[in-house]
Amino acid sequence: MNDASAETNQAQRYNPAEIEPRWQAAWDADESLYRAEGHESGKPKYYCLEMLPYPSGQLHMGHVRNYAIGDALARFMWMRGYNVLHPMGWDAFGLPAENAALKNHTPPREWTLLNIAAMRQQMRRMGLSYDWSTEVTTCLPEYYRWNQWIFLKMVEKGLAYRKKSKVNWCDLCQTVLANEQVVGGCCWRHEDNPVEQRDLTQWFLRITEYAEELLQGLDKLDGWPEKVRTMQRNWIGRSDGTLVDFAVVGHEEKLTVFTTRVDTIFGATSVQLAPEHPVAKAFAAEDAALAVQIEQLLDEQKRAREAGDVGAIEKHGVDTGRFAVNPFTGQLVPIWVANYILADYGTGAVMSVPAHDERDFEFATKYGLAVKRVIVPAAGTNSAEEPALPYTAEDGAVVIDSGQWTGESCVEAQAKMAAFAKEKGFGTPTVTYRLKDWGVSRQRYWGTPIPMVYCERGHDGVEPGGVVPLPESALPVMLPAQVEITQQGGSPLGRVAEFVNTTCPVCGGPARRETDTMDTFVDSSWYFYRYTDAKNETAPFASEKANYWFPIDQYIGGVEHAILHLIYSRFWTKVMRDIGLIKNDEPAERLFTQGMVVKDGAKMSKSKGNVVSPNDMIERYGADATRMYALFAAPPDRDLEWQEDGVAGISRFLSRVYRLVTKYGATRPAGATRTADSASRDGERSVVEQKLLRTLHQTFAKITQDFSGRWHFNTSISSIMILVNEIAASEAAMDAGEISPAAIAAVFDGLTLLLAPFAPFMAAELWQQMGHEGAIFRAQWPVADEELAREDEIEIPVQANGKLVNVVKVPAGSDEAAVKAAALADARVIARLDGKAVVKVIVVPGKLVNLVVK
RNA sequence: GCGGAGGUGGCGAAAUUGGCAGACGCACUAGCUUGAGGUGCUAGCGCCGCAAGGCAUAGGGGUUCAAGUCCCCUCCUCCGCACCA
Repeated sequence: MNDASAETNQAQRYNPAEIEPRWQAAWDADESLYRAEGHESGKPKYYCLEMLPYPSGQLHMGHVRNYAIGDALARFMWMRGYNVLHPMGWDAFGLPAENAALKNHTPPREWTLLNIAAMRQQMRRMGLSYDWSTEVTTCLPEYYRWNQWIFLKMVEKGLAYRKKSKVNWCDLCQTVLANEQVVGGCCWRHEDNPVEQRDLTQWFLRITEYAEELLQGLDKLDGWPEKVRTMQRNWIGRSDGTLVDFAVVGHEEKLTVFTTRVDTIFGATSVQLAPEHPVAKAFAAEDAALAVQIEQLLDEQKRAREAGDVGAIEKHGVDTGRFAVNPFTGQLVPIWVANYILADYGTGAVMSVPAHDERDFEFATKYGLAVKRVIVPAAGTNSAEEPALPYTAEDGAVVIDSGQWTGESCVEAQAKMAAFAKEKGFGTPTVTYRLKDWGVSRQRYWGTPIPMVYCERGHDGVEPGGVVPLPESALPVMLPAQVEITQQGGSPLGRVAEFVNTTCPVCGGPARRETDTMDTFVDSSWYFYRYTDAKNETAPFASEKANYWFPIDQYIGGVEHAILHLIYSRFWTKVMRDIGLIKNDEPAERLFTQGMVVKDGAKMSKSKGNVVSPNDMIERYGADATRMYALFAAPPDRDLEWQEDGVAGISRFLSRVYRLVTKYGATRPAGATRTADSASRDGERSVVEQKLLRTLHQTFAKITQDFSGRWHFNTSISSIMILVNEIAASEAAMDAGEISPAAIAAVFDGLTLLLAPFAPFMAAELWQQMGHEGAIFRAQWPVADEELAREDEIEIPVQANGKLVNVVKVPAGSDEAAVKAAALADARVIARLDGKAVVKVIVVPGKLVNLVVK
């Protein structure tokens, strides 16, 4: 084919607009190219996953970056001999489809499927190595029926239930939101729109059942960023404390407060209730004036909540005129209602200890309530006897004026007093969590129908209007195609009579379907399991397949899902494990959160007008240059400032590579094997050849290390640039025959292999042009030859008192004495020392020499 | 307030363990080439200075033969959480 004559010295111009579509067509036609094998492959498995996108119809730069990282990794792992699963899918339910329907009168399904087709095409244009045979689209019944199936399992296990409660309502979305979807009091999709609190009956998933396991599991997820783990810990919000019952004078019901500082209870000078606390309501019922005041407090709290600013609320309270009995002291303390006490945390009632809590102190000062000191620094600490109030220390503090516990350390007193309360029957140690159950009902059309009906007549065990789960055989509950999408409130499905009216699966009588749909975060909680068996029609997936692939080896996506998707999918994994579907406790072994792509210092957004379109970039510079820039411009975990000039720079670099490889790449020794290590060691090597091979093998080592360690692809690419610069500088030597054909072949094969994860189109093209058979992505990743990579002479900086004086060359491996001698003998060093005495010589072999001079 | 990540040239950034600060790239300057639509090549490019040399990693202290890197204090930016009792 390519003998080393005709094609040699015919450099070509790089034209990605011609090369890339040609290869794209070839890859599209070869379905086996990126297909994952089964466990029978015998290779080690590697599950490389990027977060699936919402099919908006347009890839943005954040996607490009995310997928460029995942694609480089997947290709690298393939070349290292792994059986790689690298799938892609669509998080295809959600509100934008309904908004589009309103605007253009396109049915959500059509709109979504068209967008998916467009984005799939864009991904192919980018040259991403997805196994499309495992594609998952969450809005299709083949997928969402398994949402319904799992939901029914959860109903069976008591993990899905209905309750009436305060829920977050976004009037722009016209639906309820989960707590996780409320950001700073506003809707996560409408960041300026405060959510309201509404009392509604909704479906909830009992994520709190797993609160402790979700929390504990974080300690073991050491392949996850600390930031994400911290955010999840905060979100779960475990708090260890004590419940203490206070009797209420003239009232039958007891008042239970939650406190983390039961050791300060002798200092409690009042009890504070949330405006919505049942006892507060009971008092209000007996006292109209009080009722008005409490109503006002509630109002203030609501307004602060909706403004997302509960922290800044001005503390107000009202004295109910009633008293409670502190069970530890037997003393009466007044009961107040206050606007800063939240009904949904702890018990909605707190004991107020002004001396040792900042909020209580502020409140007591304002209303002239008693302040009683009950803790002081432990003896032996340096602090003054009586530090200023409020004094909130816990460690190193002791209890005073607290009966039998006086003198105990706060920590010990806490345990003993909680145990005492329990023994006496007026309290108990307890653990509360900030995490609340996950509200999954959405009053929207474009989502998974909840597979439940309400039996109108009722039957044995079910009241009229009661809930009845559908049997598995009734799945999927299909989303009706013809639905009028309007902006008025209420579930659109409620207006589709054919959908709503059905029969009760138990008694056969008339029944109404649930018309809410599921939160789309349900869809994304388990999609990655479906990839392992995407076409299964009888189960969500075969356990055997999931158990082979899971856990995900590397999950890559944006940090914005740290407490949404990433906590839901951990929960879902645990539920599926408990149902017996899978064996793993956690979905992903390692998680990587890439930084944002910004332009002019701000996140790209339409409103700021700083959006750079991937299509534009690909059209101008090609997919290889666009992807490579996304990896080169910054380390992947940091924000990336998009600079088009930088893409042009990468494009120039690729042109240089293309010119060099097409000019010299076909230079091959007759009959030699065309592999990366084809550089034979026969005969003498010229100095330039040695140097070139040294850089080549150092680059192999460097990039291999980057992939297995820090993922600093920016420096990986810069080291390829250094290699290319050196190849370019050796052009004259190659032309003059000073470098053997074997070495030239090794250099260009090696360079092309190194480029394969970053610039796949170019790598494939050059690989073929050099006469190799088969896909480069199945070729073996080059291994550094230590012998060739070794330097034989190294430069040693010589310092005087830590300042650089000169650099001397010594043979690699020189011992301390030799390095010292070379440094002291150097003419420039002698001149710079100018006769001053060298007091001490510090030699770090292989690193430097420092002369301590007086 | 609590927690996390950061602060290095005109810009994006390098500098795994303390050991030549600024690799690689962008922009810029000069020259050559090409030629008129984003070309290629050579050289220069932290700051001050003609130079020798000096000064530089947010600021200030410290440890060390040696500090961007370790310790203490202060300032700034971004992100997350926030009367959570």
